[in-house]
Amino acid sequence: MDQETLTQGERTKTEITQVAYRLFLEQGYHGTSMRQIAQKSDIALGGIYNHFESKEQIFTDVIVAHHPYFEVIPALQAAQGETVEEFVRDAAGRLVSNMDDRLDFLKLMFIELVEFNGQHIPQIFDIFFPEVLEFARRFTSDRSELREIPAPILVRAFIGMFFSYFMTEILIGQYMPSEMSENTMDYFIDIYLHGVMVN
Amino acid sequence: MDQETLTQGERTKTEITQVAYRLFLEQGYHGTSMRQIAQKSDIALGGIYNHFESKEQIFTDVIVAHHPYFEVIPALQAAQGETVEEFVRDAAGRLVSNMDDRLDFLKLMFIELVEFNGQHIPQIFDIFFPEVLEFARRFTSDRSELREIPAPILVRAFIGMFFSYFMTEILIGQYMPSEMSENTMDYFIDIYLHGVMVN
DNA sequence: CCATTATGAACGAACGTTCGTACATATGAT
DNA sequence: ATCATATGTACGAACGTTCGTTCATAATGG
Repeated sequence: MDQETLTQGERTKTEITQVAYRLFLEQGYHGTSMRQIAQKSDIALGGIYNHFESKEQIFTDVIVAHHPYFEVIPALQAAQGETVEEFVRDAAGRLVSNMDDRLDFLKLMFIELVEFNGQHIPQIFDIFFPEVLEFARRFTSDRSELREIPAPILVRAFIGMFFSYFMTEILIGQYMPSEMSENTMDYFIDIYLHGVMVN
Repeated sequence: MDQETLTQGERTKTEITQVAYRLFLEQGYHGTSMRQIAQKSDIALGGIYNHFESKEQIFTDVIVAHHPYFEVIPALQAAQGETVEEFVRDAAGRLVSNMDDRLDFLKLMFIELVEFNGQHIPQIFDIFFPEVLEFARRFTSDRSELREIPAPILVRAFIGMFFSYFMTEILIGQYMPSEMSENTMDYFIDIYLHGVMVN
């Protein structure tokens, strides 16, 4: 996988994938043309087809193999902590770091849902689901600290914090005073752990 | 506004808007062609331009004037309850009813973000934001029951429950046993109010 | 030297939009 | 009431452009 050992073709393919990835994020799938991909990759239009069968296969490559769902997995795996509270805070901290990647992560999912109606989701979740289940198992292994809430709900609500955080960040982030966002995630975690009400 | 009093043109325009709305939801904006809209509206291709200046204006009409952000507003306005807990549960109950509409609501926002990079968002939020602020004011007016959490965070986290609920519903709903989703929202609200931890 | 990779012209299909035209309906004058 | 006129609405062929893809051919490199 060293830079030196790659063939010309492999380097070109990587370049195309990365260029396409950025263009898809900016314009969506149908909004991006093969000519744009070719131009930004410094390759002739026809040359792309030496490396990919079709435009859709580029997207599949981007969304399934290349990016960034799976960057989340190491963060889930690395999470640790003595108590549930420590564990949750640690996991959350790892997940919000490199926020840019996470926003892209979310946007890629939106593109998939909007333009392909979730048809790649099974392929992705085959890899993703076991990791989430393992995370859930570790998360909820010491039940004594947790209230009587089904484990899937706990995990969904945990994941939901990030959806809500990033989503509101995308939607209303530009309208909010910037210092507002500083420790929003800390508050979210706190609400998740202890709720909004006194006692 | 009576059915009888509408001109032919008004009826046609409404038909086009509704057809376009459904097609955009299914295929996204760039994935939907004017010919598809024409065909499903039982109108000639050129006839559309008697009612709309362009394809993009149809989308603007759909997303700004026609649908379904604003269906949420009455639910926010109607929310009531003596205690914070009652208020939250009542508001949540009103927001999750007619779930199909809400899923569409969310998907339209995704389409906007993916294919227009949020350029209609200001237009929408000019109407939407004051309603949310008013909701936040009523929500947090009795502070004694609430912990020391900034009001915007409280509202963001509240909204976030629905993002997370619908998002996980869209993404993994098909993989989960259906009885699973029954009272998920109740659990979410409970976590929001009291947290996941004992005590 | 032969497989790999790159080129860009070319293809047919599909795109959003415009156009000339025709029919229906409403308006206004007689 | 009748008829001339204006407006509203529908039609579908056609326009110019862009789309994804293919192909013959050339350059490159291991």
